Amino acid sequence: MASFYGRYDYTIDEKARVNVPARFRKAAGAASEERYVITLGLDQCIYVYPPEQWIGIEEKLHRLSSDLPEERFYIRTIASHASDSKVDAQGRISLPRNLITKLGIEKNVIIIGVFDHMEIWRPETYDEYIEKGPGSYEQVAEQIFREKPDNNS
Amino acid sequence: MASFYGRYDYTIDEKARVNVPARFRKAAGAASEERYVITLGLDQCIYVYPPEQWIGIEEKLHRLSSDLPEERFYIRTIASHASDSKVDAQGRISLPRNLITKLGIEKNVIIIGVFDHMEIWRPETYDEYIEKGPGSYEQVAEQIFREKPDNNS
DNA sequence: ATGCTGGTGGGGAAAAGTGGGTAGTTGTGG
DNA sequence: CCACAACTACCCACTTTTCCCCACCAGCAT
Repeated sequence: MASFYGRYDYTIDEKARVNVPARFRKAAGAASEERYVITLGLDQCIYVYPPEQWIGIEEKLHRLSSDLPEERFYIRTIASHASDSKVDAQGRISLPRNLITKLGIEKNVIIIGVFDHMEIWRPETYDEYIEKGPGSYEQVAEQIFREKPDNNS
Repeated sequence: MASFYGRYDYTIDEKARVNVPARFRKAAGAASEERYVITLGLDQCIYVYPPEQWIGIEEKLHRLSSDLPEERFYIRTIASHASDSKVDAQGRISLPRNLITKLGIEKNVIIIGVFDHMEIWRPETYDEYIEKGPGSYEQVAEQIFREKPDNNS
């Protein structure tokens, strides 16, 4: 499975295109040579999924019933924020304008790999997030690694 | 299968025509090059189905018993508001006047893809719907993106 | 040095979106 | 049965956006 990690600095041009890090392009499956699914992520960033990963999200949504008001709301919310973009010959994808303006992204972005997807951040937002996050790196690490979930299998 | 997602802003002209987003036209089957089925949707919007998907809806309605008043009402509501529209050379469909006036749609509409169908909303109605919904985008996204679907196969 | 890979920029053709004209069809009232 | 209005389908025209292609530069390895 695709596994993204690392942090990269890229620029967005006037046509709202960003380069997909070469590493990611290789790490992702063959299908990702073609297109990626882009959606609004958590904490003010953009999620970019290789198609194989996105299928999982979609299946999850399909299991929800559109007869129930609440689940209908979920489906609409997620579906309406997603879009997909073809990769051009240079390995770039173009981001939807509305996401860019919504997040206040201008010229530079930070792209980070988060295992099954990548994230595109406005640099200032990212710094702020790291700064103000739910605790320092050490605190969070401590909490996460302290007690292991009992996965005795 | 057809898979619609994303949010688009379009305009309706004096003849009550709207463009079907090009993405959707491609995503839908070949039959959808021809016509779409249009009906009144839930929460004050218009549902637009590619013919292949509509068949499923019809079957679902057939299975409902018409002994129960609620189900009878539901069936009648959908059936009476349904119509179909041919796609013109520019990729537009024309919406029934009664739906437009019923929903107070004027010039601008928002079209969202909801996997098996698309929805046409009056922008104000949509904003209100999102506003009043059972959670913010972040809350909903957290639910969906959090844990991976259990692919125990 | 030179060739390769990765990142950035931009021009131009093609497609998408919007508006409007007009002939044919339907439906209604006289 | 005819005249008229309303609606539909089809056609053409124009603007904007997208995307496909080419070009360049920088760094690294050969």
